[in-house]
Amino acid sequence: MPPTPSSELTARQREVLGFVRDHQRYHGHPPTTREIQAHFGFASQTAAVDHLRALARKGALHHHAGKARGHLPALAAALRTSLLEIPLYGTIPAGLPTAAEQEPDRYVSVDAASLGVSARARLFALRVRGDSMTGAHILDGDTVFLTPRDPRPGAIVAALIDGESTLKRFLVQRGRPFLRAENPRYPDLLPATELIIQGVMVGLLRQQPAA
Amino acid sequence: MPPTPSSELTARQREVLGFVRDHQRYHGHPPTTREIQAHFGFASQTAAVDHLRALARKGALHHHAGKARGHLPALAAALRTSLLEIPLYGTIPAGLPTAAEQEPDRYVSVDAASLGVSARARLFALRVRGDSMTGAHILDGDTVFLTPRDPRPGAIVAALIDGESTLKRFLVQRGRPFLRAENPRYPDLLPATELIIQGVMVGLLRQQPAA
DNA sequence: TGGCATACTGTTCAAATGAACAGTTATTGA
DNA sequence: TCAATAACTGTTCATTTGAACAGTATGCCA
Repeated sequence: MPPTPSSELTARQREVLGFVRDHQRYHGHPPTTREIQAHFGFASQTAAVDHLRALARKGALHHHAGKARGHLPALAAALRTSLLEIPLYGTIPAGLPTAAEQEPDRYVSVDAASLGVSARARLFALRVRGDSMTGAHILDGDTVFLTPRDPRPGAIVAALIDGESTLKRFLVQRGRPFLRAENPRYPDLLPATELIIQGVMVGLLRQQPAA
Repeated sequence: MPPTPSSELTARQREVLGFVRDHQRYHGHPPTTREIQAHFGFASQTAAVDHLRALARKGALHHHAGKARGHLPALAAALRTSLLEIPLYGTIPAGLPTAAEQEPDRYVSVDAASLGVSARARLFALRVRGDSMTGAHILDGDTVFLTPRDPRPGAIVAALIDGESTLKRFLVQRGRPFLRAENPRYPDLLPATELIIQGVMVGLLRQQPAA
């Protein structure tokens, strides 16, 4: 069941579908039949209606009869439940996960399916600094996604130490939790007082530097 | 300039804004004034209109006068130019970047800013198999994002070899291009006939396996 | 105390929009 | 060669929807 059965569509229908998608993307809502008509220079609005009908019949669009702008791209419909806007906190996310007061630097948009999390997952993102986790293939500059929950041993977590958050592997030895960097040049961190786990890593996004 | 000046909004206005956003997210288009009215149980449609007017005045919404569903969340308006829907091709993307005929497995949604690419960038995604690029911190199961363009030496590229695409580092020695795995267990690849570069890697997305 | 913003009710009107009906022309497959 | 489909033109109508007008009540500020 492909999301867009474009192979079954005619060339003209693909054009119309493309316009509907682009309009949806750019304007935030689908076009009206008359906007489609104007874009393609149809003398009749019915030409647009015919195309929409064909596209809906072939499953490329979802149609809400009688409603204004009722033709939605099937792709957008599939996405609509799953797009996450993940707040990216900067370099000083003190007391982050509970205190929602902290203003995020900006938001990262990723769909839930691609991250393998629920559409209702509450994630936050941190920018990685330093090379302490290169052994786990997490690099300086990477954006890591985390969810606030209790970690299992072996999970990579963001933890609050001395008012600053660091990304480390969470381990337990003889009942005592500690943090380990994935880089032999860094020592293990034994919690002096208490260990505040902000979140468990669920994924990462990297910008590949230009060669 | 925060994307949503929610601090200036009243509690009720935040509620209405939240409904507009949720509706936009879930349905793919903004609600009508009457849908807002119904949701909040207003006896009058004007109550919704008043709220929209206030929200538009405070910059939380963009308003397109006279048009159906003309009230768009300002945040969505900011996002609308930047969300990329990147087709993810499976394990056999033969002849991919030019032939748009190939059906993508599905789409990955990421905003352009987080990937550091233009909003008009045409990207595609591939799933990484194998451990040949672990030296570049690219793991089995990672999703890599690529753009079709000529590579500079040192770039990581998807190249077509024997009808199958592989991810390797593109290098040039004495005027001759070749591909190198980032794993000492793999040999360099010298192109027997010709080297078809499908795309240059611009980023990656990883699902962190549960510990 | 007056003025202003918020948060509404109730009603009416006009524009935006979807949808139907009746055709035409060309292409394709049985 | 008939039937079906695609891709349109031209017209009309009904519904959806935005928008305006005239109010009411409350709280806040100066």
